[in-house]
Amino acid sequence: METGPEPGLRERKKQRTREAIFEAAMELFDERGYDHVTLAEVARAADVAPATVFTHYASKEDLVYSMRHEVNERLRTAVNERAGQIGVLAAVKEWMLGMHEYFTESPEAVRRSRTFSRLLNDNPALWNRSVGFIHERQMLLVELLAERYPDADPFLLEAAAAQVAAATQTAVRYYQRDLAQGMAREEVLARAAVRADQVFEQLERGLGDVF
Amino acid sequence: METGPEPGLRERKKQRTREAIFEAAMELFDERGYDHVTLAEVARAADVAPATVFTHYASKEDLVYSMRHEVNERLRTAVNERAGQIGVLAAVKEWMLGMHEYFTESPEAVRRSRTFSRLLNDNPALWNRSVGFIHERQMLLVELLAERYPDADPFLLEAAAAQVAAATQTAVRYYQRDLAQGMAREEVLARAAVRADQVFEQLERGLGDVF
DNA sequence: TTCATTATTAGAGTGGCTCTAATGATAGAC
DNA sequence: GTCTATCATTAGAGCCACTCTAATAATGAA
Repeated sequence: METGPEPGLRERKKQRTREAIFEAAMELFDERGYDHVTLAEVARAADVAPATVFTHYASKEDLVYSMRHEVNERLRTAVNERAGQIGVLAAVKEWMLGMHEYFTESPEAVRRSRTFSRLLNDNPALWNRSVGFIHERQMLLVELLAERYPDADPFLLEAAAAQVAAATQTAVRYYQRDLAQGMAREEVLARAAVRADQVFEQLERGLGDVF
Repeated sequence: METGPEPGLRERKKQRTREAIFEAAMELFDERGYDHVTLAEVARAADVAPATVFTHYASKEDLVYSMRHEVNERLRTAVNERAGQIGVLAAVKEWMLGMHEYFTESPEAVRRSRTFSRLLNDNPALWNRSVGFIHERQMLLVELLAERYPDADPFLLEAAAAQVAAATQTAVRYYQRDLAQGMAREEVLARAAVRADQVFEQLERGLGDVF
């Protein structure tokens, strides 16, 4: 996104360390499962001290979910870029489909995404942690909605954000399940598009018609 | 609810132990804050071995959130009892208001609920854990909706459940904030009723009109 | 070269949680 | 009342995520 003034050697080394830890962790998690890998092992594989892991990642889970920061930033950008053109809901939908593409845009990306998805699908406890992170996205949505609709009732705005976050998360989970099962990229994206249409129509029109 | 055939002495003692642990924990948490109480201290205060705590509660958090099992059971009952009379959404709304009353039905209940609410409001990390438990309620809602609407698309049904769970959780959070601040019971319930109307209308009619 | 900054490190410690093998109280059969 | 099976509870050892503190060493700026 933003290309600051050439990061120095120190910063580049730091980034390399961070990535080395991430790569080592994902490989080990993929091989033996999240629960059967200790942080000490990750550190050893990445050739750093155990304490160093915590200077880059707040926790073991954070290692798995580290990409969520970028994902959320992209949500913010997607909504702001389209301000004045389309509604927030439509922008969120675009962002979601864009992320699905992004996660499969190269063979390398596909590999990583499959690993990530398989990790979550194999480990319910780990998946449950992801629910906790929905809250971060929900708060971001509150912020984005509040900017666009400053006169809305704060409670209803927060409730709306919660619904959008929950619904998109459900769609993402189905997407990840398809991905984890090894479905072809085109198929995965096609299904995701259909579900996106369905779930955003549900969000816009409400549950009253059906339930 | 269900009064089985007189629990024996052993079962009664077990219950007493369980409650002693809970009471001790809540008192210590209230006094010094969740983070500044160790499980060993809880065990000591309850006069049991540390390991015993884990035979009754799966984790330290579970100690705080233990009532959710009963809350969820009441949701199931509320929906099933009104089957054929009102829709699932309306039943969920009734349940929510009923729970608000239940949590303030006696001075003792009010005291406990305030402690609980204050605990969550004072500790963001602890509050965030509650988000993880939404998922349990969501799965229960999926089950309840699926019974009532067996022909619905599973994905849309799950998305709907996610929205309902998220929206009610938001309402509950506002309720707890009021409670934690020491607002009078009548006022708390009145506000909760207004918000319940608002949020369920939003769920039924969708976000399209406003956002 | 000199000095401040800071990423990394070792090492010691805290505390949640698990596991195993006892212990002791209760329940039911006789 | 006695015997036996069940099971809640226990001590104790141990694992591991995570924290803190005080060094170390590499980088960046003067």
